[in-house]
Amino acid sequence: MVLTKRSASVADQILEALDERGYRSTAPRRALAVAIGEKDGHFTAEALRKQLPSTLGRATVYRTLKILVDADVLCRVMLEDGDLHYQLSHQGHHHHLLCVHCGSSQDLTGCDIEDVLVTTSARHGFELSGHWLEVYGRCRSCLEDLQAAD
Amino acid sequence: MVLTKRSASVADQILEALDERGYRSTAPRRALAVAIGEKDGHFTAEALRKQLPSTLGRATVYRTLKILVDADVLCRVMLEDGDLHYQLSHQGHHHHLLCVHCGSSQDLTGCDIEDVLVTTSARHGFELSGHWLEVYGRCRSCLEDLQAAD
DNA sequence: GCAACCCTAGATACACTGTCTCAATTAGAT
DNA sequence: ATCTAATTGAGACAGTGTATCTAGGGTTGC
Repeated sequence: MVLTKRSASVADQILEALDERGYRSTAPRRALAVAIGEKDGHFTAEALRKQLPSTLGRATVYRTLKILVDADVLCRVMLEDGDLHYQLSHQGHHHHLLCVHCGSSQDLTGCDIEDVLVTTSARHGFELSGHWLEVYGRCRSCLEDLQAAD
Repeated sequence: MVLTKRSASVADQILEALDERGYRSTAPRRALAVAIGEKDGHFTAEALRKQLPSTLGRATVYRTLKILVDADVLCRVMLEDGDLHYQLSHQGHHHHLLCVHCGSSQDLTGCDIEDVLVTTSARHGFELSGHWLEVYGRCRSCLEDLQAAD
């Protein structure tokens, strides 16, 4: 799913995506949708859970996250230390530029890595079907802070 | 570490790498080294453990694996289903071509992904410091089997 | 060879992330 | 309003890995 509509809140868009897939609108799911909408950037399942009333079961959080990942509403982000986070997905297939300093993440677009991979894989007699890529480094604003400090 | 010496067994090379790093040669580590040498391709920590006498503690296996990954003797491989495996590392930095059919893995060499990433990241004002890439698809032999079946 | 030191092993508890089961509840259709 | 199937929350369970702690074993210096 691509979240593009400006009129609706993130929460509404999440619920709409669930509805489109035939999932029911329930109180726990509405609460989850709102909580995710309030999140800025990536988050862990537990962080999300702590933000919600404790009456909302752990299984429900994980179940819903899984559904949302399958529905391409959320995507998984693997941090450099191996921590798995979630964040809103803005495109079908994309990669993340993860700042190792401030932890922010931006989508890597306009990249022709796929082509390079197909070509290189073919040289190994390998037919590519998918890949997972995470890129680590420093974002523009952290670089500027670094230079300002000099 | 790069395992290049032809004269020594894999087990010996692992032990040598440990020695170089100041780790002692102990019976459990020797057993681990031999077991890893017998492994063909990637394996999980638990699979390795099952291959060893049960007197060898679980903590020892995980501790030693961690040391070996830090020493670049082993590298981690992320399978498409999220399973984390280990395998001998033949280069400092490389990626894996993982066959989704037979599960085999080969190293992706002679690839200029790094350059593409640096360039593309720079367009986002991002200074790259590292990345993680796993490639999934079908290996040559599985492709041939597929064609032969037609 | 021996002693002293401290690295290492194994046992065990713990932690984290996620899944499974199951009875009770609830949304949505009729 | 009623019915049925989806959903929930609790809790057990699972997989993978780490922390702690005491006993044992390698090394070093003598």
